[in-house]
Amino acid sequence: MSPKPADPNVRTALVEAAARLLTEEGPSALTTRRLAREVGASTMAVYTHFGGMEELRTAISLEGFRRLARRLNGVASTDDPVAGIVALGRAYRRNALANPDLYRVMFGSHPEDWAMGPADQAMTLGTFMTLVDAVQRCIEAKRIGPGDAWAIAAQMWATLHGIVMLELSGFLGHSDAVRTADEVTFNLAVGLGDQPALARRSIGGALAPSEH
Amino acid sequence: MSPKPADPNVRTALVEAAARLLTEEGPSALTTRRLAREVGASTMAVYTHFGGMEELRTAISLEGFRRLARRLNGVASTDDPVAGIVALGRAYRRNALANPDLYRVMFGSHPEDWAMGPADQAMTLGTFMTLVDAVQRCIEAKRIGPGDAWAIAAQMWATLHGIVMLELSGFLGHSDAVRTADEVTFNLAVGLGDQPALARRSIGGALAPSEH
DNA sequence: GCATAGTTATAACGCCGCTATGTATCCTTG
DNA sequence: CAAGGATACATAGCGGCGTTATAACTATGC
Repeated sequence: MSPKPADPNVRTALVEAAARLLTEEGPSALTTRRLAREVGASTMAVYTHFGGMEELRTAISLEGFRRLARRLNGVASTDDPVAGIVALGRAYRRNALANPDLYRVMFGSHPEDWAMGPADQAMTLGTFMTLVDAVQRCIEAKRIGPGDAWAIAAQMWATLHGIVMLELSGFLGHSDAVRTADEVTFNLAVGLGDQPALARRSIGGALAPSEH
Repeated sequence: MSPKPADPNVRTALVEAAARLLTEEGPSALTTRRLAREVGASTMAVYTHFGGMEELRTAISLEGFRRLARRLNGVASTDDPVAGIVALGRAYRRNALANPDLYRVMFGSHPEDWAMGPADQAMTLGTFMTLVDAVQRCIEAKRIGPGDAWAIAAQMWATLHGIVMLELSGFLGHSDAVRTADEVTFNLAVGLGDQPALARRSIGGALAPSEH
C-alpha cells in the first residue's frame, strides 16, 4: 500500500506504546497485533526491531528501571542517613504502585538472559547502588554498626520487594503495607545497631510511638 | 466416538494434571487443550468443572497452599520459639523452591476474587496463622517484646516472600538468599527485643559470628 | 418408561506469536 | 549519477490459544 515515510524511531515508539498499554490496560493488552495497530505498523515491526515479544519485554523492563532510577534520583538528600534510606524506600514503593505491571515485568524473569548493553547494565545496577550508598552513609555516620553495605542493602531491598509484591497482589492492604514497611525498617535499623529513639525519629510517620 | 466410562472425578484429575504440568513444564504448558489431552477428555471438561482457566488457576493455587500447609505442619516443635520461627521460614522457602511456578500462581493474583469455600479459606489462612502462633510463643517466652503478633508475623512473611521471589527470579543467588534470610531474621529478632547472643544461637547456621 | 439435569465431544470464532515471501526504501560504492 | 546490496516493511498464512454453541450421551428421579 502506501509506504510509510519511514519513521526513524519505530523502536522507541514501540517501547513507549508497550509501556503505555501495560500500565493502562494490563499485560493482556501487550500483543504484537495490538502494538502494531497502536503505532500504525504491521506485526513485523516487533520482529525487525526486537526479535520477538520476549526481547521487547526486556526493553520494557529497562524502561521500568529508568523510571525507578528517576524516582530514586529525585529523592532529596538529608542530614539524617537513616531518614535517607526511608525516603528511598518510599520512593521505591511509590514507583511500584504507579507502574504495577511494569514492576512485575522488571522482576518477573531472570535478569541474566536480558542481554543488555553495558550502559543499561550500569543503569539497572545503579538503582540498587543508590541504596548501597545510602547504607554506607549510615555506617560511616555510625548510625548502624560496621558491616557489608551490599549485604545490608540486599536485606532492605528484599524486604521492601516482598511488601510491595504482596501489596500489588492484594495480600496486604495499603495501610498494612505502609505500617509493615515502617515497622520492618525500624526493626532492621535497631537490629543493625541504631538506637531505637533515633530510628523512630528517622522513620517518623505512622510508626506507633508506643512500640518499644 | 466411544463414550468414556464417566470418570467420577475428572475435577481432581484436572487439578493434579495441572499442578504436574506447571511444575514439570512451566506456565506455558498450562492450556485447556493440553490439559484435555493429558486427562483424556475434551477442553469442555475445564469449563464444566471450573468455568474457565481462571477458576482452574485458583484451584491450583489452593493445591499450592495445601502443599505449603503440609510442609509447615511437618516442622518439628522445639523449646526455642525463635528457632521455631527460623524452622518455619526454612520450610516455607523449601516449599517455594520445590514448587516455584505453583508459588508464583499462589501469590500472583488477588486472593479476594478466588471465591473459595470456608474450608479452603481456613486452610489458606491457617498457613499464615501457623506463623502468627509461633510469633505469639516468642512473645510469651519474652524472647521478643510485647506487640501485635499478627503485625510481626506480617513483617516476617513479607520479608521472606521478598527474598524467595528474588531468588525465584534469579536476582538473588541461592547462597545470597540464604545469607540474606538468616541476617534479616537476626536483625528483625534483635529489633523486636531479642538478645543478640540468643538470636544468633537460635538462627545458627550460616550467620557470621563476627557480626555484632 | 420417560423426562430432566448434568456431562461430554465436536466444531467453530476470533484472538495470539511467529515466519515466509515479495516489495519498497535507503545507503554504499564505483 | 547509477547499480546493487542491505534493511525495513506489509501481506498472508501456520498452528495454537481460550471460549462458546450445539448436539449427543449418561445418569437420576418420578
